[in-house]
Amino acid sequence: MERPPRSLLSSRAEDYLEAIYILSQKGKPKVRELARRLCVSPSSVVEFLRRLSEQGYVIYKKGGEIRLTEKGLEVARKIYNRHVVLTEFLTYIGVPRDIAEIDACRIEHLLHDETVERIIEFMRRKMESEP
Amino acid sequence: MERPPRSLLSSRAEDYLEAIYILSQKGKPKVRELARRLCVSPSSVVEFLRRLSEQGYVIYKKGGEIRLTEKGLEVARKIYNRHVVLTEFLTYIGVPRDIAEIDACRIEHLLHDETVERIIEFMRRKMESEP
DNA sequence: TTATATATTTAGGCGTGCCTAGCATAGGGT
DNA sequence: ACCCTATGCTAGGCACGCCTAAATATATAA
Repeated sequence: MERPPRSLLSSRAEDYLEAIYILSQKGKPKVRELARRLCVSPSSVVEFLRRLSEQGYVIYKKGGEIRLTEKGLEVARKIYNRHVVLTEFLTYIGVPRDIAEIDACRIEHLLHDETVERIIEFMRRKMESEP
Repeated sequence: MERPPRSLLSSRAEDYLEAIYILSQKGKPKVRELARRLCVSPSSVVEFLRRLSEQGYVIYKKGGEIRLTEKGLEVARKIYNRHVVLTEFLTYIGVPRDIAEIDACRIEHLLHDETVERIIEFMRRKMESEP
């Protein structure tokens, strides 16, 4: 029974960073939007943002702009890429898109880098053999 | 951002049930063995067992035998089967066995039934085309 | 400008899982 | 019987993530 190290970023923290990343593509992320997207109350978002900013993953002063630091951006991009890859993969093997999205969200934080690599390679082989 | 329903069995509860199930194959599960397997202290196991027994998943009286109820057995078997399937699948696509085991453990609780079905089907097709 | 609506923040609290420290109980060995 | 060790249990406490209710800030309308 291996368990993820407690000291690093939690799955939930990665969710928050990813959500900020995605919302940043389309404008300035708001507390309210983050709350909706993450299915939590706005107050939970504020609290989480405070912690993430203490740890240097986001820039956030109350009332101010919400923005990822370089460190936060790195994590967010990694998770987001995993999300995309996993969703593609699951739909490829026949999982309906909506379910694939949900499951990708859930496991994107947990897989070993090695595993994600193998999945990427698997998809690459498929793309080559099926034009 | 879909999240698992809070009212049902947590991932961790499923881990406990699965561990009890596996240890039951080889004898009577002990608190100590469960603790080792789940990487927690014995006191955490005792506490968890109390809750699981209140909820009708295990039979457990302090000092007594630890045993799954029918209800607990059903969950444990389902999770264990998922574990096996996912491990097979991951090794098939090239993930080293030890990593496959770990990742299977982590995601076995989270995937939609539909997704697991698709993975099983995928493996079945492979087995047919590659004797 | 004042009133109202919306967005954000603070305060206080809760459930889950985990821990350590200390107590209890059971078995062996001498 | 006694001591010693292993095992199990109880008590108390902690971190994480979440919530509601109430306070404050900001934007919009009258």
